[in-house]
Amino acid sequence: MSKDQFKQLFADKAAQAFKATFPEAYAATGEKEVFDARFILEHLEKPKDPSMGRFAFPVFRYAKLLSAKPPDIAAGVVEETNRLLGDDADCTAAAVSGFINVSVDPSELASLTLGNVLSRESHYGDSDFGQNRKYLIEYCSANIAKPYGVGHLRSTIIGNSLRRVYKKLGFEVIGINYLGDWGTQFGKMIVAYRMWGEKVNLEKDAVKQLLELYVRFHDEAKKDPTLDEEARQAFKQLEDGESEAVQLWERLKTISLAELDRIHNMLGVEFDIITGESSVNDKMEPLVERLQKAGLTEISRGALVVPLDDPNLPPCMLKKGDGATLYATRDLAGLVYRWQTYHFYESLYVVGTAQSDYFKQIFKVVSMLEEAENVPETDRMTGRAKHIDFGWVLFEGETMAMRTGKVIFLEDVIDRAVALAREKILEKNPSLDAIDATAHKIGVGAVIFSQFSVRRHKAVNFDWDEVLSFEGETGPYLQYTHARLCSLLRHYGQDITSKIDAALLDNVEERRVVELLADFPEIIEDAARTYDPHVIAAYLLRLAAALNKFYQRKDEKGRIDKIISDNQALSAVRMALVKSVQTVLCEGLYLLGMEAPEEM
RNA sequence: GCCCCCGUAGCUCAGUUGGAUAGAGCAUCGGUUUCCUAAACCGAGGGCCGCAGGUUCGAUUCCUGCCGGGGGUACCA
Repeated sequence: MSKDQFKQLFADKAAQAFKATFPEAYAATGEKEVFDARFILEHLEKPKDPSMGRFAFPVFRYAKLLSAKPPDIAAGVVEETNRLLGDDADCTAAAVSGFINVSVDPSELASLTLGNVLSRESHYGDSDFGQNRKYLIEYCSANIAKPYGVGHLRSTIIGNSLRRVYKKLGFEVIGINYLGDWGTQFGKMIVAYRMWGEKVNLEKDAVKQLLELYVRFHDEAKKDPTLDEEARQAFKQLEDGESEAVQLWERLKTISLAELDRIHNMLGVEFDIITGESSVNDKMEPLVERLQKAGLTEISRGALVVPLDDPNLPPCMLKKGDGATLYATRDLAGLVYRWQTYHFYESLYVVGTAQSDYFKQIFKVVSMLEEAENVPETDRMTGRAKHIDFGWVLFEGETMAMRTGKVIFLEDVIDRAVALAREKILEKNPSLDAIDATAHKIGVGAVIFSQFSVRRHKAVNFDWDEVLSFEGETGPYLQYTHARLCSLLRHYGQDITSKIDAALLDNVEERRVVELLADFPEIIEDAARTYDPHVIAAYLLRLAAALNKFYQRKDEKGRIDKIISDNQALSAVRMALVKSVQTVLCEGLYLLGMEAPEEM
């Protein structure tokens, strides 16, 4: 997938060099593929220290095959590779113990990279890999009639970012908010509303009041278990279409949708489709019949289930003893429907790790169904639907649960972050024009970025101090760096051109920034491959740190080496670098779902 | 009991499909601003990479076991 021309060039030459340097061993070996350019290209790695080279290839694995010591192999291959590359090549190899380190001519890399970024602008890093392929991404998936807790933030933020990442790689992406608007929980809400709902004022803070009803229901149900039974009956009434229950449901749904919309506008989160579990109501029965016809179902303890041929998974339940459907029934119906409708390349479910067994069940049922029906290989969706799981958000070491009312509302988090950002602006830059709008971008940015500071799988402890921190490895740090560059560009006032003398970028700070800029396209592919925007977040921190280092570098006399100086040619090339970093920071922040203010 | 995730500096975490001296931020201490935005930069201290085996030329990374934390384990979602 990598299009790095230097890597490709080196891999080709090194492959030839191996064969030329060790002809007998190559002829004798049964493992010819490890001498192919393709193999070498795939096994290139990044040296620990950038000063050792742009990329490296370890040759230890050849020691046994060639009956030679790694340093000798490296030295021999390096000599031949450099000969093949020729004197005026832009990259040169060097043998360091068992490694072949390859350096790329810095000014060549600089003029190529800056030329690329300046000409493609926000499209730098775009790819056509995804052409004619579709991605479905389901995220947020909040439950109707419950407030937006920080627990849903992770799914929403990760999904929103992945949507942008896959679009950048050329896929057609459909972001779906598949709301929890069906199920026994609605039975609970209906019962609670019938009993205590007359006091609820739905005009104001409706969702928080609904939460109180929900919590109260759970409290009372502990004392009086018949309430749970009543809730199940109420849900059955809803599924049977009884008008009183349906009306109540519609009302709760309208309130909740407006609330969700409001929060997502605050966050800048986008969806292509907003739907819900209730939308698959008419698709469940055909699916159940299909599974029955395939001979996969059985009645167990009064319920309709699909036994799975995996000893570690319980059967997948399709219908409860009372005939009502479950989450799995709806998800399966939805998945099959989506496959038929979109023939997606992949379909991602951005849902917490707590449901990983559940998704294994769902995907298992699908593969068993396709197997039983002998679906042609090319028409199978098995392996294309994936659970993108993430660690749970804990608060003070405990899980947050709506049921117990132990919840932090997302809106409160955003409000506090924005207020703090506003304070900070008043303190640092009170003459700023759009203080409120900027404070919003920064506060929201801090909240969003906090979700990317940790790898997906790790459970995160919600920490007010951490989310409200604007220093160090934070969203506002990236935004600040971006704003600083914008300020420089305004100050410079001249056109940025790629007609520059890249050789003037001759100090390590500048070269490091160039190298990082050149890495951006690969970083996006990494994020896509691992389904984790954290990769981009970590990269942007490296880029911003390198930039700030360059920005504040000192000359031999200990004075700040200014970017804009009397030296016109030097200023021009440095400003081309500045413009390139600003472009990549802006685009990177966009991919994370954040805004990049020009002043702050 | 069984299954999944996690265990790295005082704290929060990085560490690319195994690779060259294990890195950041926060916190602590000490520096940098006649100001191209100090929300920044520089420096210092701080590590049996949970424990024990195994595979390998090489293991923080892969495998097995154990310990510790979290989650899941059919009529919730």
